[in-house]
Amino acid sequence: MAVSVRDVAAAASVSVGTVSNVLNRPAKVAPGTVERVMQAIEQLGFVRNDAARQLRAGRSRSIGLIVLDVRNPFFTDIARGAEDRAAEDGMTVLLGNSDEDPVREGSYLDLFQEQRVNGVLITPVTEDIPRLERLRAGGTPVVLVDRQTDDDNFCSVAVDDVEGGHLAGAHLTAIGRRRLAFVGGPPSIRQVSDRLEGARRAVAAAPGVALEVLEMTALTVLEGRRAGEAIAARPPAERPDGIFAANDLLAVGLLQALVMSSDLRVPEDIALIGYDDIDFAAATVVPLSSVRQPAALIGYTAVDLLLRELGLAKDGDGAHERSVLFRPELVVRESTGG
Amino acid sequence: MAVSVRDVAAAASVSVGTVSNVLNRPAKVAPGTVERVMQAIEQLGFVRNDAARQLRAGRSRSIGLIVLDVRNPFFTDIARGAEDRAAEDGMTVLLGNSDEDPVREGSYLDLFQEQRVNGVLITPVTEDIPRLERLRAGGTPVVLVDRQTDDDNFCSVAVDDVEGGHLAGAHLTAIGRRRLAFVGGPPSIRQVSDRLEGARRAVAAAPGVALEVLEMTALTVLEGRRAGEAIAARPPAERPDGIFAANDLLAVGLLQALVMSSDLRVPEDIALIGYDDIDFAAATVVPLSSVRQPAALIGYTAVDLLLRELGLAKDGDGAHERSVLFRPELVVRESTGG
DNA sequence: ATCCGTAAATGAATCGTTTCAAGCATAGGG
DNA sequence: CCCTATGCTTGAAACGATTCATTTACGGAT
Repeated sequence: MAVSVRDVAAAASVSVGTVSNVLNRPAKVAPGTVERVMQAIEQLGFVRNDAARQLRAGRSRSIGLIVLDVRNPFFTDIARGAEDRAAEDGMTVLLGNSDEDPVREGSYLDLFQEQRVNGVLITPVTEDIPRLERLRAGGTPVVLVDRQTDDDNFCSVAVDDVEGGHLAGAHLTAIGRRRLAFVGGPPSIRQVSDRLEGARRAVAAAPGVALEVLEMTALTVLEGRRAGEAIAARPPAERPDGIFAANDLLAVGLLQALVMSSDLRVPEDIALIGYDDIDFAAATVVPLSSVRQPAALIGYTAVDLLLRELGLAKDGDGAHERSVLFRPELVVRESTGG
Repeated sequence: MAVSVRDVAAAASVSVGTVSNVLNRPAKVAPGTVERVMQAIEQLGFVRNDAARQLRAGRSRSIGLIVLDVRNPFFTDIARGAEDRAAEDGMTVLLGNSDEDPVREGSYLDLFQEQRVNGVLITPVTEDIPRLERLRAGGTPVVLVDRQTDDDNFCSVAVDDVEGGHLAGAHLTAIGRRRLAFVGGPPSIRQVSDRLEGARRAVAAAPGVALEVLEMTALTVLEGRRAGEAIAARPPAERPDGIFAANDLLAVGLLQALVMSSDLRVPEDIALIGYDDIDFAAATVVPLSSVRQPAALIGYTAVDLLLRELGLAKDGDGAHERSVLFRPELVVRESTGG
């Protein structure tokens, strides 16, 4: 387990420099020699030591990605897109899961820094930009994912969450709902507050519509179910007739709880709309209306921006966008009347 | 961006050895010195270079995990469990996604080898054990995940898939279904063939029951939908009355397609059962019966086995199990009559 | 016969951390 | 006053791949 270029060199009767050349610039080496070296590599079962490579190079060949929740298909889709783009340039994506916890987020940032990643893609838990600012100042580019920013120092790839929130809110009022509820997560998460802001604007534009806010501790199925149970337990008159969930996971949980309750029908009594349009949204008890975001494309674009920032992109030509903003799209299914 | 221990040493007026000791064995260094060094580190913004560390150590501090599909919640749950256990010993999990493609699987294995991971957890795409054998021979322990093996050389953590298949098959016959269909993926995937085998045994034990096999190209929602459309397109008499899907993703796709078809009801006309019992199974159009596997526990246990194999576990005491086999559990919901 | 250019191969230096044998005080025991 | 034990600190060597300034070899031009 300790076969080094040195051993390969000895076995092929060449110098270590030549072995390295065979590995990295085979064209610069005489065909016969390449052959001999390859044979030695094969025979000895030599495997490059990436640590040594990185040490010499000063940088790794990977990109760090920190998401809020790996269990949310929306984020795994982003990760897939990111991986695809990274692979095009022979890079690897290191996936970190902050679980909406600033401490975990911090330790992934530390880890990535120690690994000397080429850059960090992150959906931050909080507004703790200073930490990221330091990273960037230290020479590691940062791309904010699924999060807009006014800060010119950061690249970002996002979807307009205010517009998305507005789409959802306007849709609920358009189908005649008057007592709306927004079921969200911690407002420290920007996506949550932006979507709420959008919904507020839609409500403000529709006379006689009220908006109540239910603040949950996390954007998960479990929390959604809790919210749903709380709502189902209310006397009918106090229940909302339209619910906008901050993401599909919450919506799925809400749906489970609401459907369980015998005196409640979706969408007749309560219309429900989620956010992200994950694959499963189309397959729920009552197919779920949602606001679609191009997840894989977001990941793909984020890595693309990063590589351009590094000047490494295949077709890198210097100038490039610093921020990309996609637009969300309303997807209507039966949970809001189909 | 080039602050090294050397710079820190200079700033704190100590030797590099002392800086290293402060970092790794602070107890061996005089308190005053620790203080001074820490200050220098803080001031210079020093961050350890992991590549150099690894090079010296000969090994990394990570574990490779290769799963069949990151988009399947079952596997992200496994990953979560694995991460949790790894974190307990200060290790990191590198997540690779083979997408059921032997080529991708191979390149992740290469990557992990170059990174000198401490071990590899893998749910192999094929029966290409030789490749893994070589890895193991090279000193990298391998733990097969969600896959049994007779091979004494490998540790493994699995759930009895034959028993699981039998549970599903027996359940369908028990509720009176006679024309069963098994919707699976490529039979090269062991889980698929084992579950089918279990179903076959259940069918063999029930007189007058037929079992048809639909072989899809992948275990995804999309393929499930394709299968469902094909079945819905048949004349009613030729349709199965009970379907066992090799995993929940397929089942979700099947459900979408079947429900779409107006002359078909689930479970009345066709009962459907999936496998894995992912979170979403309880929230589908018709809540999905499934065979539950303890995903997070599988991941947790796999890393635990690996660490013991390495003799690194916190409470490592030498002897340990080489294989762990969990038992699957039948979860009945409305898609098979509730 | 001499010189030049090109192609191929060489091997010492380098990256940043950890380790470890050796050095240096200082304190305590005899 | 010497000797040893103890506690801290030192600095060179090592890990393995890559780089680059040199060297070597050889065919062709003069």
